[in-house]
Amino acid sequence: MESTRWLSEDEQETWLRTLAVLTLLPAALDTQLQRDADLTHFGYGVLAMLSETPGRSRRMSELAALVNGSQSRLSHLVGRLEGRGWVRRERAGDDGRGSVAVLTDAGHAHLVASAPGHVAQVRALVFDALTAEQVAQLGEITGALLARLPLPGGCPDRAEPR
Amino acid sequence: MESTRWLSEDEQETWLRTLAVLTLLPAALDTQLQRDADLTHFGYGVLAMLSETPGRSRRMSELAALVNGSQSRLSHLVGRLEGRGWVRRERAGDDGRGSVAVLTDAGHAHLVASAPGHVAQVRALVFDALTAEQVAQLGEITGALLARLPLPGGCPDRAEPR
DNA sequence: GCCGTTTACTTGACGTTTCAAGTACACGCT
DNA sequence: AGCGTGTACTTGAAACGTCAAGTAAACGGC
Repeated sequence: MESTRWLSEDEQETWLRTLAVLTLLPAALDTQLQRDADLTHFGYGVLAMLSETPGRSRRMSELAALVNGSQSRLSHLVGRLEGRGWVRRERAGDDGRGSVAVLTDAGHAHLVASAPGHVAQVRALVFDALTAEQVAQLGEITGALLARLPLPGGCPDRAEPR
Repeated sequence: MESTRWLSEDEQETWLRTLAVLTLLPAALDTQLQRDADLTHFGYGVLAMLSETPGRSRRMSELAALVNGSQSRLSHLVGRLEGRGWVRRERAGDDGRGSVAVLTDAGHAHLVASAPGHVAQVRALVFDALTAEQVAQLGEITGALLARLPLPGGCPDRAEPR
């Protein structure tokens, strides 16, 4: 075993703040959406992804990847959304194993109704807080981070070497 | 009501990536800690905060603020940590209402044992993925975001104007 | 065409977090 | 001192997520 490279004082400071953002930003998004739209930030993402597709429908696995959630999590969530009449499940035509989630008219209406409030919140908490330059930097940084982040489901190839 | 300012295409792109990081980075931290230390990233933070205090103890409310969690969340967690013998609760001497969480020797030992792996993960996923310049930018950006983020518990003064 | 394997998704049990009450102490006014 | 209000924390129930197992259809070799 080799000796640990600890974080420098500056790094620790940066990391602490990053952690705080990682905690508080999703919480703030959830709070607004829960209050105004009876939705989780994750649930909103699912509806939004569906609405942007021709046919307003997606294979479950595709959808899970788009919103960075596990298949199981999505399955449970879609079950709940189905219960509220916002999404409907159909068996996939081309592949009988799979399901397709379809955004219903009611679901679309609900999304349309809640979108302005959510976008306003994202603007207020993120884009209004940063300069144009910082937004560009954030784009670069998140891109670099994503390149290293293991995708859920774990790709068989290029698995992390222990 | 006023018309919504939607996100530009670039903003949307940046936001999507940010959301992905917000989802995947905590998940990756949890995965490593769960596997190697039987701890949540949140639980690790609590132990770490305690270890950095003289007396290795903190008032519950203080601790909750430090790790950006609700009092209830912390109370449940400390209950579990107590069950494993890593933390002990004492009644506060100066104010009989409150509790003080104290890191036990076993808790400290466990933290020391799991720290290297966790730090290595943070390095691998964050600091090694970014240039020194980007790390500095990340510090600025998270600082700017934190300034706008509502702290949990919601401060009575300066509440968010609707 | 059959059979073992893989893929796509669902399900149920369990752990964690949140939300809303509940409890117990402290503070300030009279 | 006594009482109302606020504060610090705990608790229990419900919502949500994860993990492991289960089901069903597709694929691929023979």
